[in-house]
Order: sequence, then structure tokens, then C-alpha cells
Amino acid sequence: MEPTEELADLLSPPTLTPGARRILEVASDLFYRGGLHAVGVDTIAAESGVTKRTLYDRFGSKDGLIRAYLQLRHQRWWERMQRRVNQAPGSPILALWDSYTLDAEPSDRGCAFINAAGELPEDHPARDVIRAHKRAVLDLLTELLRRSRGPVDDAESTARQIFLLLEGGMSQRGIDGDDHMLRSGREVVEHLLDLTPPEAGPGSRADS
Amino acid sequence: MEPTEELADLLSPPTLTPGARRILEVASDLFYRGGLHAVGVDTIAAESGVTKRTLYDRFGSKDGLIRAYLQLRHQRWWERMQRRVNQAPGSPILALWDSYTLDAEPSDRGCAFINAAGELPEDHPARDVIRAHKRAVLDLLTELLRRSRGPVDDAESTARQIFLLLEGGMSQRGIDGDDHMLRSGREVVEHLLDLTPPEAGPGSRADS
DNA sequence: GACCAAGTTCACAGATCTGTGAGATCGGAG
DNA sequence: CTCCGATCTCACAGATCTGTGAACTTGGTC
Repeated sequence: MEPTEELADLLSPPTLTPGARRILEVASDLFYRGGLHAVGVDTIAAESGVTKRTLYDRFGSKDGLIRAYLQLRHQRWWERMQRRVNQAPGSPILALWDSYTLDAEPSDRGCAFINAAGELPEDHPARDVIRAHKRAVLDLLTELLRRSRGPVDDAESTARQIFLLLEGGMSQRGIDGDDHMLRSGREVVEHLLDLTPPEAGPGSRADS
Repeated sequence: MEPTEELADLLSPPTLTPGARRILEVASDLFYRGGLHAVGVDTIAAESGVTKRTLYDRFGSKDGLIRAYLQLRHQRWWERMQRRVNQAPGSPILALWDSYTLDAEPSDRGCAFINAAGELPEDHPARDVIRAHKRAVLDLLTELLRRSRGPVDDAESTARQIFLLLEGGMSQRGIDGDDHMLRSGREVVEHLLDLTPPEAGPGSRADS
């Protein structure tokens, strides 16, 4: 369930001083709403009642802060999503899906990771956080599918399909500012999960 | 086939002076590769062998240039894609899909419109270009589906599904820097087009 | 009381950003 | 010849950007 190795990477920096926490909190909000390049460190420092000096003492650079921002963002969302998936009365896949719509901010700018990827150069230190995040989601989807059906199946292929629908929906949410495409995607997934039933269906899907 | 009203919007500014053309050409390259905020007007002007004065005389502001950049980007891609779709020996849907992989730059930063949406505020003058572009793609998909099967069908729903897969694949390409997720999506679409055949059983599909 | 990490103060460096003002140049069209 | 659109020159305004240097304060801990 836990992405074993990668999560160490994705955790926010070890111990976070009170000031650093405030900075990160504010940065997280401003970066998400305004974009990475559009928000300056002066604004972040001022808004979090902290001097720029402290910001640089804690995070080293703006790029370091950006990295921490995405780590925090992942951590927060991942925990909430896990809770939903584990407590889901119905399909855990749909619970995961719904986490995207239920845990969204009112100021909806779509997926923070997609947006960040669009702004950051290829060699930016936060790129691996972005990739690890997406990877974790895809892996979890695969795992959930494997668990909910026969062990030998096209779980990976189906996981990729659902993943793509999800990413498409999120990217479109960032463009439209609303959910309607994401909702469309949910219907597809419902349909998909019906068409490929647990294993109760007609005979065992040993398949070719 | 043509998005009637919107295309007037999406066309690049009426007559483009030689200087303006060079500016737009350079800006298109730099914006796509470097991002919108990360590239300054000084760089664009210098790189296109033109003074900043000319840039502002032609495009009014950086935001105006950004808008023109996306318009050009749409125009270019749209024409190439249309050609592929019309000349496709097999499924026009797959031809559309392949346009995303075949007409990609070597420096692959994913979808210019998704990236732009992630960087621009809600009220930016280029936002409607982004939305119109995505809208045009979705509409074309719907139209192609309607044409290739019985007139009364779930063409809209299927179009949305393919659209989401496409957007997911493109957004992922911007993150991974490669095509493999987009290719995965293509397989899904192939499968999808088989499962929902023209209106007869197996056979009447010319197929790719 | 000494030590230490966290944070403050504040000035400053040096670059880069978007955008403008006013006048000169140059080629083509009437 | 004259007018005009396109472009160039070039200085400059004013803001904003990331990042740093050096010394001071404060609260807790051994």
C-alpha cells in the first residue's frame, strides 16, 4: 500500500521549525493559486509574518521551497485519499477517484503537479517529486485492481486507462475551472468496473 | 468539420508584418520550451533580431503576444491534424490521435495549452483561446464518431472518454518527457473502437 | 551562566522585468 | 515629391526578482 522507497523522498523535510511551517503553509496556498514563477519570495515571507532571511535559512532557495511545497501537497492529499480508500463501503477505485473531486480547493486550479510540471525546467529539483507522485497514484491503482480481481489479469493495463482518464479530467479541470469533465470520467470508470467484474462473472477469467 | 464561430477567434491576428512574424515565430519556440513567465520580452526581441519597441507596437503587450502564440500554435497543429484525419486510410479517430505523437517537437514539453493554463490567471486574455482549442478537439471527436456509426448513439459520451484519455496522455507526456503513457492510451482507444463497432458486427471496419 | 537554534532587522547587491518617449531611417505607393 | 507604415535607436522609468552579510534578540536546555 505504501510506496516503500519513494515516500521517504516525498515526506516533507525532517523536522520543520514553527516558522518554516508557516512559510510552507503560505507558500502552498500562494503557489497553487498564483503559479510558481508569478509568486515571489518577498510576498511569501511577508504573508507568513517572517523575514526573507528565515525563508532562505530554512529552505535554502526558492527552488527548495517549491520542492517542499510539492512534497507537502502530496503528503496531505495522499493521507486523505488513503483514508477514503480504506473506509470505502463500495469500490476503492471509485473512492480514490472521488478523492479528487471531494478534496478540491474552492479556488480550483486543477492539479498542482501538472501545473508545476508545465512551469519547471527538465532539471529542476522538484521534478522527481512530481514524477514520484504520479507514479504512486498509478501504482496504487494497479494494486487496488489486482486485489479486487483474480491475481492474473490485465490489472496494469486497466490501471493505466483509469489513470489517464483521471489525469485528463484533472488537466481539464485546470482549464475549465469546473468538474464536469472529471464527472464524465467517473461514469466511464463505473462502466469499466462493471464490465470487468471481480471474478463473479461468467466463469473464471483465466483468459488468454 | 470547421469550428465555425470560434475559428475566427483562433486565427492569428489579421495581417502580420514581417517583423511580427519573426517575433511570433521566436516567441512560439521560447514560450513552449521555457514557459510563459520564465521567458522575457527582451530575450524574445533580441532573439528575433527586432527591437522591443517593435514587439510592443505589434502586439501591444506581453499578454497580447502570449495570446497570439497560442493562436498560432492551434492553427499550425490544427491544419496538420486535419490533413491526417482526412487522408487517413483507417480510422480517422486514430489518425487524430496519432497526430499528437507524430507532430510533436523533439523538445517535448507536453501540451502547450495545458502548460499555459497552469501558468495564467483566470482572467487572462488567452484563456478563451485555450478553452476554444480544447473545445474544438472535443467537438471534432464527437463529429467523427457520429459520422462513423449510426447517427443515434453515445457518440458524445465516447468522445469525452477518448478526449480524456488524450488529455491524460498529453499531460503525462509533459511530466515524463516521453510518449509511453500516450501509447498506452492508443491501445485503449483501439480496443474501444472495436467494442463499439460501426453498426454491423465484425467486418465493416476498414481498420488501421 | 553558557550555549544554541530560531528568528529578526535592515541594508544592499545585481539582475531582470514590463513598458514608454521621442526622434531617425527607409522603402514603397500615390 | 510626399506621405506612410514598419522598423530602429536608445535612454530611461519604476518595479520586482532572488539572494546575502552582519549583528542583534529571545527562549529553552544542559
